[in-house]
Amino acid sequence: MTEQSGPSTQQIVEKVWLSIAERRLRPGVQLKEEQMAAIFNVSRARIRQALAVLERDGLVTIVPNRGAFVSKPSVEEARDVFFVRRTVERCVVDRLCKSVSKADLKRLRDHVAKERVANANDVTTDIIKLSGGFHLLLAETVGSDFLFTTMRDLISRSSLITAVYRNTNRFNCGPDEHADIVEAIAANDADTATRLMAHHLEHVESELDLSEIRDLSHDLRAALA
Amino acid sequence: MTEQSGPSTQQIVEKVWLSIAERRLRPGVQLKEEQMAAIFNVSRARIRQALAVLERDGLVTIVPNRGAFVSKPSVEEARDVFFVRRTVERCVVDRLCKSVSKADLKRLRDHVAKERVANANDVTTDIIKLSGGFHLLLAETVGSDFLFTTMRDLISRSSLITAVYRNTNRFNCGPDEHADIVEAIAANDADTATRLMAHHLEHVESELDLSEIRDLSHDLRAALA
DNA sequence: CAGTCTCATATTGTTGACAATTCTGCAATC
DNA sequence: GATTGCAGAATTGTCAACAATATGAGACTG
Repeated sequence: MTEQSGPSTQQIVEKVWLSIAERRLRPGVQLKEEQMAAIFNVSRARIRQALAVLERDGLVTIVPNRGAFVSKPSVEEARDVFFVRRTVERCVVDRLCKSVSKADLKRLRDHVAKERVANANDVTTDIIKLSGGFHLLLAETVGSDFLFTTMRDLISRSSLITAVYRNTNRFNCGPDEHADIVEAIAANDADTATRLMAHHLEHVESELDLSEIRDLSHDLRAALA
Repeated sequence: MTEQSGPSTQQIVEKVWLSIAERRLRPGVQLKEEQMAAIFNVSRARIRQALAVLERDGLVTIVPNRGAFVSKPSVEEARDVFFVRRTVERCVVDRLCKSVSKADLKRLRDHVAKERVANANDVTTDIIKLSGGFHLLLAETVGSDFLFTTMRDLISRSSLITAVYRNTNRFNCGPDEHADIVEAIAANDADTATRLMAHHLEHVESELDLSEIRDLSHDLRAALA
């Protein structure tokens, strides 16, 4: 009842992140500090911190003296993120094949199982969280802090990109492809695992509409501004 | 004379970064907000922002209710950073070989020339800035925002690691190896370029004392604390 | 003498108010 | 009628004071 000190910075970040990933917050929308402070029932300072984190994650763009806006990733940026993901995640999977413990495998399989449940019950929120979480869990399992942080950034940006450019109705990252990757890792088959990962990422990217056409109106406005 | 609003956040970040890279600020030292506010003649709020950025770059560690301290990267973290660098920078160089313009090459060669000057005149500050800057320039030339940001983080951490674990008196990243890499890129020889880059990074890492022994005292103190 | 508890001090975290900047609507002018 | 200039409103940026928390010294006790 007496929520003395509202949600933490991290909680605010996650709520905003989810709102963006669920397309409830559209790119270009301004996130006014006072307004958000009222919504979350916290001071503006904490909102500012949350916005700074969201900017670091690439989800919002902060313009000095103007405010924070939900980012509009360009097609180029979208391709860029997926290019880096192909490189990094291939490296992640390769390293995992060489040093994966039974406990690690159990965690991975449990995660995929959760994904299956979420997909079966069609719980959008869970599907979004878990499909990104799988790739994050892979990076975490490697044990490299830096790789984990990098993947965190990539996944955040991917979520935004997916929200903006998703073409099909289905959500990306079906659990089946994830399961196959896990089993390839379990078999220490680096070759198959990296191939499956590359294929999986191509599949996800192919479900996006990254034709340059969509950007024309945007570019027009940018050119005239 | 009337410095109305002191240095910007970014300027403060750079000064602290350089102080750490030059070993004038040792790992473990606490960066007290009020003290820094007095030094830079700005308010604590701006110092807090700068510290947040430095934490994101991995140079300082913020402990809630305790304060900000210059990070002490562990041997494991150091190896981790160089592992990721090997992967990422190989990718950078490979991509550059496929799409490098004459203007790009000129920028790269100019940069190497500056490095030579700094080395010849033994200007430590410039040597540190430029040697990291070369790798950053490579990433920037690729044209991938994400890759650039990632390299920025990696270089920041590498600077700290070098400051902590450097064994030799010489500074790393001699301009000669950089020049060789540039020429391989100019020749569009991806094979040689990636090989040279890998060799260069191994060389830099080999000049560090990453034997596990050094950590014993550290662990001891940590254990007793 | 060792250990523990308490209190003073120093440092961070937060809040609210104020200053600077930008946007918007309206009116005056060409 | 369109454009420019201006004033008011709204929003962000900054600051200084206050509250919460951790540290360390010193006294007290077993």
